[in-house]
Amino acid sequence: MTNHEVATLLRRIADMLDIKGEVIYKSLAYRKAADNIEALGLDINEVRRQGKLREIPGVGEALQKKLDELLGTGRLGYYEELQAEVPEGVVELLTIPEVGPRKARLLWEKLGVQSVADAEKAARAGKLRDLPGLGERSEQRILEAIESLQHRSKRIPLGVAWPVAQELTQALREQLRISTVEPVGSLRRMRDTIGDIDLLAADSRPERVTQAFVKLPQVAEVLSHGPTRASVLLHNGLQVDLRSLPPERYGSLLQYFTGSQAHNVALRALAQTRDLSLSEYGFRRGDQEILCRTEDEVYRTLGLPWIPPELREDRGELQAALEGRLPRLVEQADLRGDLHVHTDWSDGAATLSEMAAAAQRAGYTYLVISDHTQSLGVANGLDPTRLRQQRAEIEKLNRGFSRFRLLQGVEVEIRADGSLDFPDDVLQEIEVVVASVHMALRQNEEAITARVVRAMRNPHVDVIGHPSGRLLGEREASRIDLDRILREAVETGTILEINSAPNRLDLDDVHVRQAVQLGVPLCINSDAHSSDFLGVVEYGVATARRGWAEARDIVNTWPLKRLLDRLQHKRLHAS
DNA sequence: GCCGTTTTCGGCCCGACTGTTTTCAGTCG
Repeated sequence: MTNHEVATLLRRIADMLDIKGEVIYKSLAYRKAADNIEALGLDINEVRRQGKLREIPGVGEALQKKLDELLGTGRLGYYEELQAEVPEGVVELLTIPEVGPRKARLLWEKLGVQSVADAEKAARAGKLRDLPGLGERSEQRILEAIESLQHRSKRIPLGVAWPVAQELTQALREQLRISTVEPVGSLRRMRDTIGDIDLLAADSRPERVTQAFVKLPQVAEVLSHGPTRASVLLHNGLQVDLRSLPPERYGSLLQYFTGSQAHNVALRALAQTRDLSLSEYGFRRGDQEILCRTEDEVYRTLGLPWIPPELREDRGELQAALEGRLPRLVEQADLRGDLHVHTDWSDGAATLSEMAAAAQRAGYTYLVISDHTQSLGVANGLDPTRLRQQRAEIEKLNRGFSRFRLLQGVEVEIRADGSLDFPDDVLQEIEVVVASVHMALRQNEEAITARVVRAMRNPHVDVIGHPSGRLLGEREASRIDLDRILREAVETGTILEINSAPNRLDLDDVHVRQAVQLGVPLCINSDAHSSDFLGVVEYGVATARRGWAEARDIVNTWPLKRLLDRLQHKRLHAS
């Protein structure tokens, strides 16, 4: 079982315990363990083999035993007992907004509801309004929630949510002439996917902002609207929540609503050890209130340096802050070049010189052109003859540049049998070789991992492009064993890519963190197919930052000479 | 069920909003 599968099962147990009405701290413990297992960055099976399950935060004696049974036999007696008590369909009711464990249990016990479909039927028949604690309005809201469930997409890619949030905050800023309105939540933490868009505003008259917000032209439906909170559905189907409050507490609010929840819980626990109570409104010590206008003040009050939002996942950032060893995270301005872009020589839209111009506008000192190779027919991949023609063209352009250089690279296909699309004698003529998998992505774990490992062992292969092959919201990652790929990267000195394309973000943050810890060299590339996207690396930079990467971990922040020396080293060392 | 520079037992984050209540329970984040 994968970490994700184990985490999903633990969360399901937590749901069942909630429905049964167990003390909530029990389910809280299961969820916490699930979060930590998912964010572990290590294969849980491997952790078990080493007898280190107890070292996972949130795993105590009881959970260790259960994990042992689950991973050893593939089954868990405790879970099966729960299943006999709480029908699967009742757990499914929790996916309906408005329905939590109490209502799920009520519907099940009083009306025999055992699925979302049952719930919908009961609501339509007007049977919900007579239940204790419910009325006509609740019945209507539950019905609407079920309907919205049916056409609401799950999580939105960061690259979709970010521009929408920018557009809304910009509109409010202009309309109300206020400066403090900004995205918070997972969006500010730059997670690769976002649940809902959360915005926060500061104004001496908070209701002014919520009123303007619900009247924005992008709003299709107002879900709730109070003086300090409002929630809407946009025409494009996205849900946006806004909170507006007076400026004197903005720092506490910003900190609170940025989350993550796990980070905030840990922060509150820390506050308690300092005799302080922390809420979104500020600190309290007895009757005394301490207000924070800025986020910096919040952290300072606890004796901590300001922690970048990307790190706030309760993955050790508080400990690091306490010990003064927070990383100096990489920034977009650190990048000196891009190792992976396409031109009209394969499936890109722009010419070589247009891409070179865009790179100079982005402030880069070099650009590696890495077009597709011949096997990728749909992308008009290069054969050795056209590759050499392109090289002549690049050399010609380079004679016109003074403080900028184009390099010839290639994105060579790793074929289904694990061989590369060009023989070694062709590859050795190329300055930067990126090797990627685009075909036969459904192979089993062993096959697809072996393919990439074989590529990495080729001395001419410098970079592995988008290692997992995932497309956010469209396609799951391939079954590739990334733990093995990371180890192999250390062995062979191969660079792994953080692909910044908004629908990829591949490697993801968890594996970036692991790579950084292992000392695997990384690069942040746009994979741009047109000049407009060449400078769009903010999501890739964010992913690197979420993985605790510093500039030194990212090879395209290095001077070009140092980078080329490094590539040369692998080629000589291996041969 | 976890965890410990206040504890191996007794805590475990806190408040807005909504609806059905006339003081609160449930959900959500």
